[in-house]
Amino acid sequence: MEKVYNHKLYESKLYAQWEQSGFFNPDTAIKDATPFSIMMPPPNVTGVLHLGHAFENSLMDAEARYQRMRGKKVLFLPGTDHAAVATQARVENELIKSKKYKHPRKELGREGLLNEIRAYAEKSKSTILAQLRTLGISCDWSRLAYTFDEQRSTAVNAMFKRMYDDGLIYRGYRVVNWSVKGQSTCSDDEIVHQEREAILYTFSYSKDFPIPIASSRPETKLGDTAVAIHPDDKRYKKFIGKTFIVNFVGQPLKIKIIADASVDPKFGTGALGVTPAHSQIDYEMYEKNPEIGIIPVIDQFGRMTANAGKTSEGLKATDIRTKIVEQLKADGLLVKEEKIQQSAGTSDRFGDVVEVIPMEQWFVAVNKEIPSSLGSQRPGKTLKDLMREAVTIGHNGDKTQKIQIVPKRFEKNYLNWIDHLRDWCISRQIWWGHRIPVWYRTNKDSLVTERIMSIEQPRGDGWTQDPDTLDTWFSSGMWTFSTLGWPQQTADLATFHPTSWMTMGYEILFFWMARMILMSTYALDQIPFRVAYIHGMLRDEQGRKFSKSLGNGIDPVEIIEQYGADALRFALVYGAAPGTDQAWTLAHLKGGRNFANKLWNMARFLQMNGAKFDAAATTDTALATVIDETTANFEKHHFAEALRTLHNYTWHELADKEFEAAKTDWNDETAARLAQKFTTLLIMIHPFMPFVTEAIWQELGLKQHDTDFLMIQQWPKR
RNA sequence: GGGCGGUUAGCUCAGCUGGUUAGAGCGCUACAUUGACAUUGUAGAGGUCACAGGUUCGAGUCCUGUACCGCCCACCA
Repeated sequence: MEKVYNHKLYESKLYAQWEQSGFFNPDTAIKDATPFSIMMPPPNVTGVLHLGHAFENSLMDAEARYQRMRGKKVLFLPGTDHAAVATQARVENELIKSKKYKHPRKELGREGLLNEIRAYAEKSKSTILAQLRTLGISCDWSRLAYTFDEQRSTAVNAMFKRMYDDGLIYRGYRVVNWSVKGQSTCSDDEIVHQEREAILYTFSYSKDFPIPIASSRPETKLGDTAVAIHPDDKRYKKFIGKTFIVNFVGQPLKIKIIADASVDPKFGTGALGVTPAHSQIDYEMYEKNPEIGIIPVIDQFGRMTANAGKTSEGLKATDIRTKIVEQLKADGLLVKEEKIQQSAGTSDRFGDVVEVIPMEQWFVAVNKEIPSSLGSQRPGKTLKDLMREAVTIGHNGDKTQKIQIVPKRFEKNYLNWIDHLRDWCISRQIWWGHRIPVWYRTNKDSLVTERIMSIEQPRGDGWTQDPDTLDTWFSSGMWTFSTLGWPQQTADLATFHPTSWMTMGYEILFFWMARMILMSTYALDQIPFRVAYIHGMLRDEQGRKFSKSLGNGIDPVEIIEQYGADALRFALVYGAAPGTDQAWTLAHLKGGRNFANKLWNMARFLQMNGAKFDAAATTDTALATVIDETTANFEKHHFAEALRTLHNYTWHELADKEFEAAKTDWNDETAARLAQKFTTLLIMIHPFMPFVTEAIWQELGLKQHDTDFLMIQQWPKR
């Protein structure tokens, strides 16, 4: 053995051996072993793996390797995510930046742009997969999945059909979040609220209208159809139910006074100009008072529509604001203008301030009763109910079908989010994604449009497919079972679902976890996973997020090159408490590298002194305690604690005390005892630092035959 | 506005259901050795566990409040 452990000599070689051995594949395990499954959260094909991915995968791989050593039939299934809007936005940006195209969609057309995105995605995908191997991730490559491959597309279509047939997917005209820049809808959770300064104008529509209102967007007031006041507001109570015809900067409006408890009498003038077409809350008032009507005045390009009047039509909404304000001033109608801090919803992918616009889109109804197509398990329940039950009383009230969220505090976050959930807009106007399996045909004479849900093009002439694609979370919501062959009732599905353990960052709790629960409980009548382990985010040394714009990114592959995969994994796990952010620090990385080398040299010491490893030495109490603690910590998913225990004991007890003492009192008995202790620890450290431990195992000659890897040794019992 | 988290050694953080001298990594100081490992060893410095009350035989650990950081959600037009 070399004096110093050199990871470069072992890592790729060992990974190839493991992969070839077939032990990553659960089918190689003992037949009647208990199944244990982990679905890798599929990294987006928008780029390459960053430190956060390395972190998440280090945790999963520790769990997978631990369970494998405990004799389970472990499926750790790898995959990638096409990440619809994220990938398209990325590629479009790069195409524009490269100056090859100004408007990629226009210049390339649908197929042309898709080809560009596909090429980008494939390249990114292969990089990601190589990176996972470099990290030493013990996943089953034979079951590799991609959210946009053929099998997953089949599953998506099957799900769409099922929800469509159940009436849970519907086409509706409602207000949606619209990114003018991206020319697409986005769901409520794809909105990022940003604080910004705005001016709040207080004014009256006209001289003869009794109630002044306030708005930071006077141009939308051209679409007002009502004014809402609090039902108990004494100032305005007498007007409730009355309708006024007003002339607002030259545009006639019909305004009804309505009462709504959500209006805050203390804010502004205590009266809210209701714009059903361009505000979510106003739209809800319109739903309660449909007689007020809905008048869209802004179109999908952010320009004023004909409804806004001749003088405004075609102009940018933002441009006519100043005009309107000047007009109000001139007419003596402007009461006040004040600067306020306002949070504006922006598109998380395209970055522009989102417009609320009424449109025909596809939605998933979360508050609608699910027809009992699956039998009578859930009479009267809605998708929202299913999402809630899975973490409270268990799916269908079955305690064995209850998801355990670790740490528990995220339960509250999740439930709070569920309560506020509105119907989920699933159609997107971008091209990269699963196309909506619905076809339309318009009869030329009657102008009646037929619509059918079909995956294949229907027979007959004149059919065109819905141009929209599905929200990316529609397919990732199915990840725990689309990867197992659903809608086919495969053996894998029966064996590995519900999956045992899932990990994700808290930032996608709502995006992803909620959708997985929705899809799985609805379609399979099963929870998607038994445990959801929520990890924190990795931050830079100053506690900032890693981001492209800050340029503080760290390439895991470079770290591995220099320090080794084990050192990186050690560093990432060592500082990780469940659900808590951690700052990335070189200190832990050095600690990891040093520990790998320490293990190496402990082995070397034993080897040089001719220690024999076949003696059945007994486990002393100190080691037994370590085994107990480590096992308990694994069971509680306290990975950092387990690693710390192992590290401390190995270094500061076994090496510093027992190895040192043995130097002056070396005999066969001592040698056997130390050897036995060391190999026991080697097994337990393996899930965290797979390469160096496996390398030592082999260097010590403990690999007795071709397939006798450390990775499949039995977890120690006391 | 609602909710959640953090405040422990110079830095990054552990400390799970309250129990003897509060821990780790890295850093620091002194010394040592090249006989497993300088990616080392030995010894050591360094903490009134944010603050104020309370519960308890006993609190970093539980309760109440305060301050300061941070995060998430939300329809203050």
